[in-house]
Amino acid sequence: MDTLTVMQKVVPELKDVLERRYTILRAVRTLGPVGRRNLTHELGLSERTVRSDLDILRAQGLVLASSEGVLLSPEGEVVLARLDEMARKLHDVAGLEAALGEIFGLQRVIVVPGDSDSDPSVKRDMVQVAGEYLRSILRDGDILAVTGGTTLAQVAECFPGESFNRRVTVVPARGGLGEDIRIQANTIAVRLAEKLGGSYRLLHAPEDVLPCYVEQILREPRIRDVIALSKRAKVLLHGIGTAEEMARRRGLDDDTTMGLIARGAVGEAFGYYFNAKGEIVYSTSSVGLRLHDLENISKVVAVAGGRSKAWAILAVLSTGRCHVCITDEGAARRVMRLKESTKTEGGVTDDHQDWD
Amino acid sequence: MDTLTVMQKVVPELKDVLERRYTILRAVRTLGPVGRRNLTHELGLSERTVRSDLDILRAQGLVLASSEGVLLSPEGEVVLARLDEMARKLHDVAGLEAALGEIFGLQRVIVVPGDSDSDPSVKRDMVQVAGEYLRSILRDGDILAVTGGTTLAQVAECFPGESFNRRVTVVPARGGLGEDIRIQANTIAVRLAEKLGGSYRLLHAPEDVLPCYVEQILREPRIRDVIALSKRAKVLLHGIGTAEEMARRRGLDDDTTMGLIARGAVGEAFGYYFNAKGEIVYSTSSVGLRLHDLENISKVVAVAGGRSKAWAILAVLSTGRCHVCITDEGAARRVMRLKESTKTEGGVTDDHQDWD
DNA sequence: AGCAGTGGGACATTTTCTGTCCCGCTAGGT
DNA sequence: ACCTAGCGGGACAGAAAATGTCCCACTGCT
Repeated sequence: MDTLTVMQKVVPELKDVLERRYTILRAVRTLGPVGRRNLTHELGLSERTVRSDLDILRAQGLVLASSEGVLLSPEGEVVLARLDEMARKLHDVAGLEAALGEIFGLQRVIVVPGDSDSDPSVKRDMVQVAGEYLRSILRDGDILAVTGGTTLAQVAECFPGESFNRRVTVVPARGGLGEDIRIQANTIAVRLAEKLGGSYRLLHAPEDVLPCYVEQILREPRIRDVIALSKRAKVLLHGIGTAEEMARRRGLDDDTTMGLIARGAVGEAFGYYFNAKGEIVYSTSSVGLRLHDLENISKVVAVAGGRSKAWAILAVLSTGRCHVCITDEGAARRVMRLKESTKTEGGVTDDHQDWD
Repeated sequence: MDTLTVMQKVVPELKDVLERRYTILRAVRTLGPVGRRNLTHELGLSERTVRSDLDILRAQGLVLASSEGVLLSPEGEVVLARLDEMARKLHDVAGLEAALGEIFGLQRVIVVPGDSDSDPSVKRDMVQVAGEYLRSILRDGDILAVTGGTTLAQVAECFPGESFNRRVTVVPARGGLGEDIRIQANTIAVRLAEKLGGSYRLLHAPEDVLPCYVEQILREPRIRDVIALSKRAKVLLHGIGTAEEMARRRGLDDDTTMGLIARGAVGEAFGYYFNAKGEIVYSTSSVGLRLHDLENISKVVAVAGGRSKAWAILAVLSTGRCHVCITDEGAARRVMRLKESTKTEGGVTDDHQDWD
């Protein structure tokens, strides 16, 4: 019986407090020097609670308070790292990582404890470890291709560390999509390039262009160049979306959407819709990286979390095109269960409800 | 950094609660099925506190409540055993045991975490492990000799387990001493024999008889027999007293007491007063086991705890007559410090105050 | 039958926690 | 040089939890 288990048995009240402070510490780590109210708003806790906890953490020397906000002390970082370890052990994410890697033939899997769907702070963790992973693999002169999406946007936003300063070129792998500027591949490329201290290129083209115009657009030199660049990328960082959500975001009409669903589309990545087996069900006549271009990219990194995305992740990983997957525990566990089920009976009944 | 240390950093409030519940659990273990008020009185905590904690522990399935009181559940025993381990690790008592064993050439040392002086529950723990140790070494037909004292009385009182049922003979090693019937060697022998399921003999003689009568008393067949029996004991279980306390308990007059102190007497065991080097300073002209009789006893077991007894324990262990020592952390640590000091400078200045 | 000791209920009181202000300060932008 | 958004910290009333102290019905034992 584990030390932590024993504690929880003897002092069950501990759990709440420990988890709350762990969340606060993680938020402080990610959000750098941050104010009390900002944290409050970010974590959805009450101001007073956050304050009391911060007072205690400060008294314990884990966080430092300055005029620009609180931030982790060196000791706090050590303690937090140990808490991370403990959480990983408690949830056995290492086992999950190994299992997922085995099933989908991945080079590397990183699973963050928790579930982005029920706890927003988990998503911050996930995108931050994605950032750290990027830091660890990018070298001078590398080209990094990125797609759009809320997750990718957050990766760019929360990219950790100050001066990376490797001469990396960031290029969008896809054209523009939807109205929200914050989650465009272009915007993300810019933000990431800033954080990385590298340069970027923009893809001045919409993603969903009518087929007859595609060829014409591809003749544009500035567009052609950027696409050519993205095909030579060393790393592709892409998100994964559920088929429904992406269809909605692309503004597909109801008929097309129904058709997608009917053909079993559950996941989307870089313009392609896949069914649970990883087969292409539909692809946008799109401007940008094509699926077969991935063969020349040495690291295709998927980032997505939240148990609601499990089907989508299952679909995309099943393509066998990804090398690395960064996700969270909630998604990973459900992906595992789905994989088990589809293996034996080819389908799962009613797995769309949200368990706890 | 240890899991427990991390916890204490992040949730410092934990310590109080954890220690309190640990104490309660230990008390429940020792005092068997015990009522709430009884516990309250025993632990010096308020009734409501004990009650709230018990409610939680019961909800956690660690204790069971019946009409005769609360007692540990099987799971509770497991958890408590792990807590014991944790406490031992936290206080590094294993290191203390090894060090003490090395210094005084002991076969076996058992140190219980805590300090009997500041926490009465520690003494209960100590006497209980003493009981367990006894259980583990006594065999059919063995003779067990015991001395008097509050600690020994408690060993008898808290002797763990139901039916031991080994045919052990318990004999008092010393005659009567003082007025308090509960701490007489005779009484203790009876209680222990009951708990062990063995038989006992009584020594109907006072300990502090005038020298001229000693010989006469020793001619009494029933006394002579019992003493002869104690000399053939396999195990001698004895307490250790401070010189002052024992002098007072024996009702020695002020002159004698001052003389004892002047000659450096700090510790007492089975009627002998020792200085810090373990040399005999004074011995009562007593009826019972003599020091040289110990040579024929294969296990001489000393039981004493509380930092206030450190000098006394140091003295008695320094005689080299003991094989086993069962004590608590508070005493053990101070004994170590005293030993260090006396080794280098031959004395320690003002070590009688009680540090925390 | 009496009794000592048990757990559980109840309640007023105290202490702690919590939500919500305001305030003075500092840094960064204008 | 000023302005302002955001910072930590102080303050305080109301809510909630912990605490001390009863009483009560029950049970096992003498």
